[in-house]
Amino acid sequence: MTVNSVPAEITTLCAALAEGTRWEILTALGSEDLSASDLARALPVSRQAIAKHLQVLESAGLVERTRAVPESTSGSVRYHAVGAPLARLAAQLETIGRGWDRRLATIKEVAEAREKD
Amino acid sequence: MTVNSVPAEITTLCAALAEGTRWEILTALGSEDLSASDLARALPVSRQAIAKHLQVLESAGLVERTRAVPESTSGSVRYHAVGAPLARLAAQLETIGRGWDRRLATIKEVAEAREKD
DNA sequence: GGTGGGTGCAACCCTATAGTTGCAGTCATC
DNA sequence: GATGACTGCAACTATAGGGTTGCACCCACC
Repeated sequence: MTVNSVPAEITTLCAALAEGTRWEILTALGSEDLSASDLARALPVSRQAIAKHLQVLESAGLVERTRAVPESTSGSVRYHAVGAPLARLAAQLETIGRGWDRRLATIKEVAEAREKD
Repeated sequence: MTVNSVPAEITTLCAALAEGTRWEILTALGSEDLSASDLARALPVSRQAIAKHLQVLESAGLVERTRAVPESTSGSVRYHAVGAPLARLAAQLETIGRGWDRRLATIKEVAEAREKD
C-alpha cells in the first residue's frame, strides 16, 4: 500500500490527451503546420476555443510554435505537433503496466504451485 | 488537415489516468489487492469517492475485481490493477508520436538540402 | 484612411465531475 | 437480537474546464 506518487508529467500529459477536440487538433498538426485560425476553420469550434486548447497542449509540450519564419513577417502563428512527450509517456506507462502484470503472474504461479500438492 | 478520429479507447484511458487520486489508487492496487474500505483508510478521501474512482477505473479496464474467493464469504470486494490496457495505450501513443516526429525530420532534411544550394 | 485577416484578453454560461454526507441493506460476531 | 464492518445508492455542493461572445490591437493591402 505504498503510495509512491506518480510523476506529475504523466497526469499533465494524460489530461491534455483526454479530450477529443485536442486530439483532432493534434492529428491535424501532426500532418501539417497550421495556425489557430486554420484549425478553427477546419473544426466545429471557435478560434478562441482552439486557442485555449493550444495553450494546454503547448504547456504540456505536445505542440510547439514553428519558429517565426523571417521570410513572412505576417502575424500568423503556426503550430506543429511534437512526438517526444508521447514517446516518454508511452515508455513510462509500459513499465508501470508491466510491473502490475508481473505481480499478477507471480500470484498465479504461486496459486498453481499450491494447487499441485 | 485530415481529421482522422482517434480510437475512443485512447481518450477513455487518458481521462481515467488524468487524475492524481486515481493514480494513488492504481499504484496501491498494483502492489497488493485491496478493498474500497482499505483504500479509503490509506488515502485522504472518503470511501464513496474511492468507489466512484474504482468505477471509472473498472470501466476503463485498468482495474478488476479479484474473483470472489470462496474461502472468505465476507462481503469485502477486492480489486487489483491490470497492466494490459496501459501496454496497449503505450503502443498506440508511441506510433502516433513517431509519425509526428518523422514528419518534422523530413521537413528539416528538406530545409537543409535547400540550404546547400 | 478604411477594410479585412490574424491575434490576444476577459467576461460569461453550462456541463462534467471530484468530493461530501446520509441512509439502507447484508453478513459476521458477541 | 444488537453491534460493528462492509457495500451500494442517492442527493447535494463546489470547482474545473470546454465553449461562447465581445472587444481591442496589429499589420497588410486596397
